[in-house]
Amino acid sequence: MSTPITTPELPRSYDPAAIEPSIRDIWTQSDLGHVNAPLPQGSTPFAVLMPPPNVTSILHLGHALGATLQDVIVRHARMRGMETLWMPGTDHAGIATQTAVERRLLQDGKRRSDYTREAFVDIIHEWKDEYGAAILSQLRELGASCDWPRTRFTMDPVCAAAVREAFFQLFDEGLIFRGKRLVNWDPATETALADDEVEMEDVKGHMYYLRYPLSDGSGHVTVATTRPETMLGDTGVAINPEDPRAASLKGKKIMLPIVGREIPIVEDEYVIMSGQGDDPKAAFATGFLKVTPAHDPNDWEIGQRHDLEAINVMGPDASISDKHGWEDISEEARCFLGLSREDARTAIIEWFRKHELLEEIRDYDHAVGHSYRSHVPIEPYLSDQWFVRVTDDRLRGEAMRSINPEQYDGTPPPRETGSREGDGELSFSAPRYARSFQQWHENLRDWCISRQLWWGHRIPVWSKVLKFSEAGTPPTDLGNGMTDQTSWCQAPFCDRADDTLSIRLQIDRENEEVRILACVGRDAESIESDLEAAGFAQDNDVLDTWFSSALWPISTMGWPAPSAFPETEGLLEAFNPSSTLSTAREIITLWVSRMVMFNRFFRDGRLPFRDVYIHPTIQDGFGQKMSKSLGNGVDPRDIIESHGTDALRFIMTQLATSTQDVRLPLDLVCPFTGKTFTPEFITSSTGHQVTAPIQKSPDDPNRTMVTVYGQLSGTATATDEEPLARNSSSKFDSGRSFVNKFWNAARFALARSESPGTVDSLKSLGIIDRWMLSRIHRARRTIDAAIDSYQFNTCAEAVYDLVWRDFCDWYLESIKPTVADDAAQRQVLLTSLDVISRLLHPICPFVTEALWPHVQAMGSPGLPELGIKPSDSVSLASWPETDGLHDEEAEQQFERIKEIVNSIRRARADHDVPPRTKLTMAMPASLRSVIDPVQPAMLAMCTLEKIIDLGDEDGIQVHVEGQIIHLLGGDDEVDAESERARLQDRISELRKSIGALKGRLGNPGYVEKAPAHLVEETRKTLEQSEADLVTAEDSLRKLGA
RNA sequence: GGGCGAUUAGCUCAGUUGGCUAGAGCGCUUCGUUUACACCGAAGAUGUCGCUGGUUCGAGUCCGGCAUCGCUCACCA
Repeated sequence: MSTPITTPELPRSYDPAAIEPSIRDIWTQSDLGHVNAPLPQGSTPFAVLMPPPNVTSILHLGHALGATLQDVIVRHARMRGMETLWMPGTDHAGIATQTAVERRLLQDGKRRSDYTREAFVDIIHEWKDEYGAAILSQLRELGASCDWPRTRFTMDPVCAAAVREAFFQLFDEGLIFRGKRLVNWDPATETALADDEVEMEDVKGHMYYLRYPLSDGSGHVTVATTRPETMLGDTGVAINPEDPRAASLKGKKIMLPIVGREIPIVEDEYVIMSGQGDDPKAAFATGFLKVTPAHDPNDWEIGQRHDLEAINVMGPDASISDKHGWEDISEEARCFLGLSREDARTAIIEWFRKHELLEEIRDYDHAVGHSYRSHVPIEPYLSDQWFVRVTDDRLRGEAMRSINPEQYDGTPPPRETGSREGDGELSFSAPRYARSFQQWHENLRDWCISRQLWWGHRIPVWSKVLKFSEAGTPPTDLGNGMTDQTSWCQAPFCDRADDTLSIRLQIDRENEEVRILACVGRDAESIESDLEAAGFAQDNDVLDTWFSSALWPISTMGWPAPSAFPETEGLLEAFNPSSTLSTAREIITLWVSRMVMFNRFFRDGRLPFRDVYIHPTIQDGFGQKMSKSLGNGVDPRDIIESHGTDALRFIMTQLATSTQDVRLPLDLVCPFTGKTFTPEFITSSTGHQVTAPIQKSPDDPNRTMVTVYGQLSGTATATDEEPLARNSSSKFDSGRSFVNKFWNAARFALARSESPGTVDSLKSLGIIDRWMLSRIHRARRTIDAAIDSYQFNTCAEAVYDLVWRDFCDWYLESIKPTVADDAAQRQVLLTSLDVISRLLHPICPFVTEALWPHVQAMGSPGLPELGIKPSDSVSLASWPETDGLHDEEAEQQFERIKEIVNSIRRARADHDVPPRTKLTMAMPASLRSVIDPVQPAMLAMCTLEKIIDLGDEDGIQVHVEGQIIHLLGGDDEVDAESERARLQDRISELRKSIGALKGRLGNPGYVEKAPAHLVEETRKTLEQSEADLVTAEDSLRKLGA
């Protein structure tokens, strides 16, 4: 038969750049990933929930990892025949995007206040369009098989409807409230932040000791503080009741310096006594604590307990101000007005020093909350904000009860009545993350959801403030704050409440005012205009991004009204809950928790997903987290360009272990020469290791280039003369090699599998073919188990070993001499290639898709006992059913063959037999029975002339299974000296191991307690070793030792 | 300070209910380009599995202690 040596249309090496675009087109044309809903009867739904990336900036390798793993899961599920939904989308990321846009505007010297709200939002929209498109295109390049027609953005109408409905329901249920609270305030962006948007940073500061005179002139007390500027708002001084000085100070008052405010001394157990207890603060404490309820959360609590006034002495920008609640300002204090908090601190200290009231200043290191966006210190700030009462059992309790009981520490708070769908069905991989989830909920506080931003979902509440004289005086038992009792109030709308209007009142007794809060549901524009006509105004604030993110699992599927968005009909029923959420660690609290609470609340206890897989964090070469803001993020497209997408995906899969984060040392690609080199690094102003903004070409120091960090940090701009250097990393080399290896194996297999025969029974096949098929079966099982348990590295390893070790190294080498004349073997070869392509596809979709038509064109692959359905695209091909391929006997036989081949190769190398010298192998009958059925393979793999029965020949001795094989026909005499040395080494090695084995078997504990099969195995090994020892000793004797 | 994780070959990392005479990739040494692939093949070297006690017939794996590194929560007296 005249098989061509190579297939001409396939080039000698895999060129991803030339092939990938057309493969993407194939998937686009076939609408791969698009699911039609409602699902047909009898189908099995499977969904992965994609965390929508922020439109702040393009994706980096951390996202590429997440996307790759999700796509592996999704492609695997799809091939297994499930109706598989993976919906793509992006998140508007309120504060993050707004800050990014403001930063860009600032480069042109413009500020937010230079624009109207509408104009500014338009600018952000442009940014969103640009980056949103870039992100989606990155995902496509990665090969993500999403349901593209269903792409969503968190501010799409369907998502806005969900936000509106969710807010309305929560408001109506009393789970959303408005109140004056101390919140985390970011004075740079002038917005409130949630607790988890605050990052603690260590600060080298000072402890200031201030003397506060007693009003009666009988002396002073000394308070310790790190924030002297807040003293303007002090309304008390606290002392521990146990403090011996407390008694004599009872009832006394302080005359607050500068301000001239007379403030009480109160007793509170919260106060640490100087030098006592375990608290490290005790070493710095004086026993007297200045209490500033409006500027410190702990002081706020003390203030509540002792009925102290909260006097806010700052404006929203954290400068000293008497316009936000400070009414008793003195002449002395006026000179501090308008100072920033930093300047005010200096000025106050100077005042105390001048008046000899400054006792001491000591160095003090402590952690201070900073905004995770603007990175300025957070100001605890008293303001009116909106909150979700997540501490309510209907939210927090449901989240806690959803945890898989095996992963819960203790028992969750009980439900009042019985159990419910969703209870205990949420599992984390790795399980330890369930603990973080649990602990987060145990310490939960109400969630501040209002943001003083322009970019986001606006709060759907209209309000109007009325004096008691207009509205009526509220019954005294209603107290201060929010109430749903509206009957006493004579304001318009108070008697109106229906499916789209919910009224709450916020009572302010001090000012004798009531704020009427009217929450409007969706599709009720007429009510909105009625309200506005009556003088109500919509709240200016927008919602925390995570409010809409929390609804992502259901809003994208059309909740609450799929009929209003017909393309979403049937999705909720089929895909809520979804199967898996794959996300990063830091998102567990910000997002996972809130999705669970909301999904369960709005969907009768149903979970948003059942499994949460936490993937590793990608770090740079210095162990720093890869991030957009740090500027060390690598665009996956750089790697796609340097190594190909499959190589990137393969390495990402291989890196995903359950414990380790991933370090990726980076290289640069010189734009002039294409050469990869290690860049120079510098320490940035934030103390991080980053690439120097400008790098020299490794070949020509006169030519320079700009790095991504240079570009992002604004310190360098790429030009034609000084172009941008793309990133790369040698970490991906082995992935590229792997893909190329498979490509060439396929080329070879295709060239050898013309006119494949029909196989009637697997038993009619030879050992080599049966072995290959059994290995395929094993790999398939390993891959399935690995993906099902999110052990992606195991999956990658199984695929690698199957392709490279089993298929290339052994199978292809073994069949070379026979395949041309064996039609059945050609069928096995072709079918193996078909099945391996399927198994490899989820990880390496491009190369497998590129080869697929060539495989199918060779005939119709197939074997008895093997379930594979034909398909035009491997992405839609069935996942192989391989159970019938399992062949224990063939595997064992082939293992023996491999061992014999290895021994012969080793012996040839040891004896320096030239690689092309063909030897004659003389072997005993017992081994011939193993080798004879595969003689052609044996001759080829060991470069042998022929195989004969063992006689009295001399020659190179090979010891296998306690037997001797002789290799004849080497040109040179065997070097007796080195042969002796080799044998002696071998003998001492064997003696050592025999000693160990005998010791083990001589131990009664082992023989009695260890599993029988292990003891049996040990005995066999011992027997074998002893036989090997005898052979080796014999040989040594013959050499005449 | 609380919690979690890591420490295995020169480097990056596997090693899932204890059975290991501890693996992979890269790198290194030697040899090999007529015959799929040099993004290749063959052969080889390299480890007191952080330290220290304990449980066990048996510990890289389980338990206690210590050391170093990382993450996270708390902490503006």
